[in-house]
Amino acid sequence: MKDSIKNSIKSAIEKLYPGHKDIEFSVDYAPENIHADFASNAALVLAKELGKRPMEIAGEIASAFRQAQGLAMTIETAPPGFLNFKVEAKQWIAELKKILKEDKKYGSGKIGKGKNINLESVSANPTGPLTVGHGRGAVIGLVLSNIFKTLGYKVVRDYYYNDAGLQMKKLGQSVKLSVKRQLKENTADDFNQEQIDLYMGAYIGEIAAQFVEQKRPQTADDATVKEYADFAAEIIFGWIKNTLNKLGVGFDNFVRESDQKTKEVLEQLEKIGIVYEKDGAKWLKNAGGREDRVLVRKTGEPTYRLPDIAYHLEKVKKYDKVVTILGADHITQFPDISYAVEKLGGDSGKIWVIINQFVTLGGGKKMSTRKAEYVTLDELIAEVGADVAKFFLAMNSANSHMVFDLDLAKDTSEKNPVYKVQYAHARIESIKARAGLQKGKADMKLLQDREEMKLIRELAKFPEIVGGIADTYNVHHLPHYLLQLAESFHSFYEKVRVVSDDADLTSSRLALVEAAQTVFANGLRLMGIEPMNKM
RNA sequence: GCCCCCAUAGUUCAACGGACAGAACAGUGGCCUUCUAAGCCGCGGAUUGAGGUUCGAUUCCUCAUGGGGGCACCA
Repeated sequence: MKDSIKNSIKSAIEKLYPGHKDIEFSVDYAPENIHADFASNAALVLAKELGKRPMEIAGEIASAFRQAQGLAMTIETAPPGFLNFKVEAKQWIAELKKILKEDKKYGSGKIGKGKNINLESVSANPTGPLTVGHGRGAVIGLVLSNIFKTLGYKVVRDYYYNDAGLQMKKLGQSVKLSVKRQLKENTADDFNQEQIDLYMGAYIGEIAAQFVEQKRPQTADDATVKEYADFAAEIIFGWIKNTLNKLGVGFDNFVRESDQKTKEVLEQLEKIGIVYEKDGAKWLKNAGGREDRVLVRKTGEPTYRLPDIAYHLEKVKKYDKVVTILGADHITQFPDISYAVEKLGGDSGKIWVIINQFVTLGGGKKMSTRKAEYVTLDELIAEVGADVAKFFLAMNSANSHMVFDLDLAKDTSEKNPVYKVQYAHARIESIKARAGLQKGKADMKLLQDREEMKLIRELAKFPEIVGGIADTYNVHHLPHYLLQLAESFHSFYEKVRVVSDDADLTSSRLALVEAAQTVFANGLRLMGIEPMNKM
């Protein structure tokens, strides 16, 4: 509906001021206190260009509008130069009918048809259990994936991990040390400087115990660090997949860093002359004021950058869109990767990086897998359930910090926002049951109440919310919208009785709340949450 | 020292440069003989500070203050 208004304004501008037909302006929902449905700032932005008074322009556009036929809406001007539109009831009724007709498909679309999109998220190395911080990325990825799918895109989900680097070595060393302790060997020599940075979580002990149980080593030196690392990684990956499973987050590919075609990419980079050698290492010659970075260490092993460049280059060639969801600690690496991809002939414009800021623990402590200061995603799910966890983790804008307090989450889980949404869905189910076999003639024209129209207007926003998230990647708009809709519904529920003696009116209102139920269900499913019929 | 995020109500979070800044939780006062009170209707309570751009700034720019993250031949 917004779009049709926008187009109408556009054609009015084209007629009145042909030189400015490409001007950018907005059409938005009018604030509550304004007696209108939509508002536009078109006259205000034109005023600057034309050097005329905004109200004058607004008046001209308004009268052009009134002359046009068949636009089921009225238009008014308001100082300092807003154009306010009031859409006729029949337009809203038409939208309501559309919801009922499209049902489960309401909110879906075809703009992604024929396009494929790669979505990388989580990508945690198998060095420890997933934390609530990883959960944030997982949920953002889940919702985005669902939204792109509903808009017709083919979505491929990747989990990219480092299977051979220094972190894995540390994992192996950590387990070995723990095994040593369990075998009561002398570990005094292990506490040198290098080892201080090992993983310290209790889970290391569990893995070591399993190792001792299964492999029965005489001494800890019976296995190599790599063997310890591989053993641990396999167990940890099992945990990770299990945790993701609980959230309903699945992946199409688990991509290994060591599988990337680093040799070819390095050769190409050298060929175009943006690699040089210094101190026995190979460096990427960066641009744009950024520091040069090491691609290949003097030991001959590549740093993470080289495989990551190769990985993204391949994705950019294969997909129409490449979305990478990363934690804030990876924030610096991306400009380098984009730069290299571009230099190698890849379209780095296809890459969209979502940096989700850190989750902080209640007491101001940050989450750290290495220092074993974290709340695991499993703990969160165990405490509040997967649905609440998902809603919770999706509610904040990705680039704002999130303070997480598990105790608070437990406390508030019973009055969690998600229940407000679920409750609305369940209440409608109950209304339907109550109405039973009552059969009247549903005539939407009977829906003239202020509250009824308000609810329809709120429902009609849904497709725009979904489409908007695909454009802006602002996943948090979805839970906020559902919450707002739930408020509108509950308010409606208190004021308007659906099931009454008037059979026709009952049927009409029943259709309205069924439409609302559809939007709740579609919205919740996009978040990976199954709607509840009973609470 | 340099770079990137962030700063909104007691707390946790919203708000394409738009018209009186919205919720939730906490506090407080009401509402169950009628479709589920996990709800509804009230009340109190906020844009860190100083400049600037603009018809209009929570939003953009500069500076200050305060948090977080980075600045590795770790990922």
